[in-house]
Amino acid sequence: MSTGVVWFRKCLRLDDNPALLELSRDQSIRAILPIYILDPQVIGNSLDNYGKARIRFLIESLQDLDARLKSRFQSELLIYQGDPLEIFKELVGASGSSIDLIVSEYCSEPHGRKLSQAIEMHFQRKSSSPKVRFHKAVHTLSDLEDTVASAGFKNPKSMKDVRKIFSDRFDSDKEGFLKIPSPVPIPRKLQPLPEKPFYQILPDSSSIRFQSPTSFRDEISNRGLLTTPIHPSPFKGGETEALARLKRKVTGAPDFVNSFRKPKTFSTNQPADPLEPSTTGLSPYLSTGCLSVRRLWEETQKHNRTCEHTQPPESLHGQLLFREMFYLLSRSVDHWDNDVGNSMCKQIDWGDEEEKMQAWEKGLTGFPYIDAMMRQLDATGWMHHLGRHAVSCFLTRGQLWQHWKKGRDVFERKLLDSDWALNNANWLWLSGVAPFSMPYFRLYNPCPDSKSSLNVETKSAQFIKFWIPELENFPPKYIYEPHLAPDSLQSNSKCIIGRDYPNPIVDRKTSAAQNLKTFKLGLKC
DNA sequence: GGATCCGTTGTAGCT
DNA sequence: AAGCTACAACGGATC
Repeated sequence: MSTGVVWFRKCLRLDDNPALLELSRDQSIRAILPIYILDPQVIGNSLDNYGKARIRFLIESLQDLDARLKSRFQSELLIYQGDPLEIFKELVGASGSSIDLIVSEYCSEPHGRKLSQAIEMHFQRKSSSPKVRFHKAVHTLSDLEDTVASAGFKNPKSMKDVRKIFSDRFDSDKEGFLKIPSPVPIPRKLQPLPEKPFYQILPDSSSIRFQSPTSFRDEISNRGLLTTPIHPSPFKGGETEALARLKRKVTGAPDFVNSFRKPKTFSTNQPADPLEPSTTGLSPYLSTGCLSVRRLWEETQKHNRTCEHTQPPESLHGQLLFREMFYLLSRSVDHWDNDVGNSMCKQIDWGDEEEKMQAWEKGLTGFPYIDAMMRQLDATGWMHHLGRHAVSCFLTRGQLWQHWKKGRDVFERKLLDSDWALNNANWLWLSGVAPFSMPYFRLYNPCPDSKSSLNVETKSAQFIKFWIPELENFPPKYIYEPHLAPDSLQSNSKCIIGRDYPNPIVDRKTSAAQNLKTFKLGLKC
């Protein structure tokens, strides 16, 4: 009996999944193994590359995919832990050569590309081996390999450059619409699992394991990694939730989409619920592949076609074009995640102070604005984009002078929408070491609004108090710089600065001036 | 080849 | 209270 394997890598979904669709339509394939692999090289040896919120999101996503496979197709998701190549070798062996085809998606990360290549190479050798097919990029708007290889491609550094790269792909009749491959539908039916459960292999080597999503979840839970979050997360993992959010925030919200301007969604426009993002909140679903970026592009485009709308870079499409730009760079620039060997990264002699890193990560810098957002990140795995700008500027060239890679690692571990290409790009940008248009003297003020904050409860004061309950009774006037409040006010507010909440870790004005000077000097060397 | 322009989203201070 | 202006002053692209 002819069996096919569909390996879900960066697409934890049924919608717009060309590999899955192709397999389902292949008449010669009688049984299908839908698998997901937990690769220690990605997740760490005991999932330690993932923060708790991120682990929870992943588990929910896997359980949802499993549930969808069960309810629609009487199939299910099989989870393996270990090196993917070893797992495929074992699977093919155990199947008695009944596996004819392995399909999956292209991955642009160095590790993913190396893996794809190793698997292709391995199964090329024997004629009895299964065919291996990696579908073209479905995680981006364009095919990265094609775009990077196209004539005249140059590393894009601005939105203008991106437009140039795609200049031949814009709709001629309607200016400004990038033509992208249409998303493909969910398969109507799917071949069942093979009758013989050979896939439940447990080879002698303990480095490979098979599990169902439920037993995986139970194991993580038993290890204490699946605790109930302090605050209910607005994000539940999985395609079901992704499609519901897409409908709520995009498809069913034409005005929101057509008037979307990223800078306007920050601080001034916070929703009443401090846990619900003011943007679409779809990024975690894009990074795990619960949602297709092309589906999002298309839904946005439908609204844009009907009436006046905002334009890139501020519009929703603009945000997706930036994503594309960063993905392209991550593919075309070697050592994208490093300063050494990265042609786009300037070398700066960053400091190395563990206490500063700790204070930043734990939300104990004494800057409530920064601390609130870092605590939000830890508790929920999410932070507004401009908040990310503020805290990363603060950690690097702004105030603390720590290496961008250390901040990058914290984000990578904790963010639900962690994405290797984008996370590195944002840190390169915000720390000022990449040649993006970022005048180096432009700093984000960690105490915005300090002068104009009136004696009323502002939205951002509410936000800070939500995440820093120590400051609950502080008047908004001192909310950004509580150490400036008179002693009597501090004791009245039941929060003595230096005892109940830290004093500022640095003097923001002197450190900013000093860092600006050092940065300028560093650039000259 | 020198001048000029511009860059996803700054800040402070004024009205 | 949103919107203006002055400020800071890089570096790559463009003409």
